[in-house]
Amino acid sequence: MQIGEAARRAGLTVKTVRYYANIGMVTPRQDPDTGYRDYGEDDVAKLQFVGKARRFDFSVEECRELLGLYEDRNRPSREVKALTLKKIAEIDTRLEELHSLKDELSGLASSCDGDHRPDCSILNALSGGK
Amino acid sequence: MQIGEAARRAGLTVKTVRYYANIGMVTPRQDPDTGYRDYGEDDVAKLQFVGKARRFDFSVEECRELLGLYEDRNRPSREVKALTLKKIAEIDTRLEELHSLKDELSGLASSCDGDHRPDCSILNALSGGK
DNA sequence: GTAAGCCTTCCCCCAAGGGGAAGGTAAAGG
DNA sequence: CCTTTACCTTCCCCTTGGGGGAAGGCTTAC
Repeated sequence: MQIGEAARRAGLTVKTVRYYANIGMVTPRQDPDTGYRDYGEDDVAKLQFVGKARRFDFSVEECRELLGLYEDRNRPSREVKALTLKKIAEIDTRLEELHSLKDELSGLASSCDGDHRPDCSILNALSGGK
Repeated sequence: MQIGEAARRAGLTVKTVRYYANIGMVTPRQDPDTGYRDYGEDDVAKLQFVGKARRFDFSVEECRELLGLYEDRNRPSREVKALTLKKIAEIDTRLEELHSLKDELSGLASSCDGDHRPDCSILNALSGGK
């Protein structure tokens, strides 16, 4: 099938699918006549797989790795689990950062009157030392 | 003072400070003899301000806006507070996304044996429909 | 004399594609 | 047969926020 339908069926944009072909992640056959990319069912499955992994915040490189494991019918599930746990740890780190960021900003916001007057404790804090 | 010392005192890299000069955010005087950028105390204060706002996850454009408000001794604190609340809302959105992402990934990880065998519920889930 | 330590501009690089131009191809309609 | 429409192709620039490094210029110190 052509790239448009493959993209539609994978829930991705044509640009994205073409990008994945360019970086060698999901490489369809090429029609020698038209030069058009020709996607098979297996390609669509891979595109869906990658799309889903991307939505889980795996980077493109991690997706490539997962795809390799996915295609290797003999890999130990240990490797996949390790990748997943690493991703969870990353998310935890980012969650903590965002939480403390939010706490600080909330503190600033609540100390600011937010009226027509120019005095603003938020700006004071931002311009304060450290 | 020269850019190196200004950067040191603001806790930024020289590259970053030069970048802020290029995009017109913190624009020092220029020594006509040497062509060197010449930073004053006020510039360093602005650099510190921006550095701090960046650490609070404000984008460069938002920093520019905050800096404008910071320099306008007559602006209503309302505007600054609005920007801060908007940023808090963005952080909340991202927190929710990351939380649900983590929940899903945790579910997958706990259902995967993570041993030497090839069967892996994580990959099964990623390759599953939708 | 030259090495060290500043500074300058200039250009390419990252992630993960998006936007759009210029041009080829296939099928349907008049 | 011609044209419109809807595909497809490659190519190049744009995004965020700078990082890395080249090539060149200056003082100052040894």
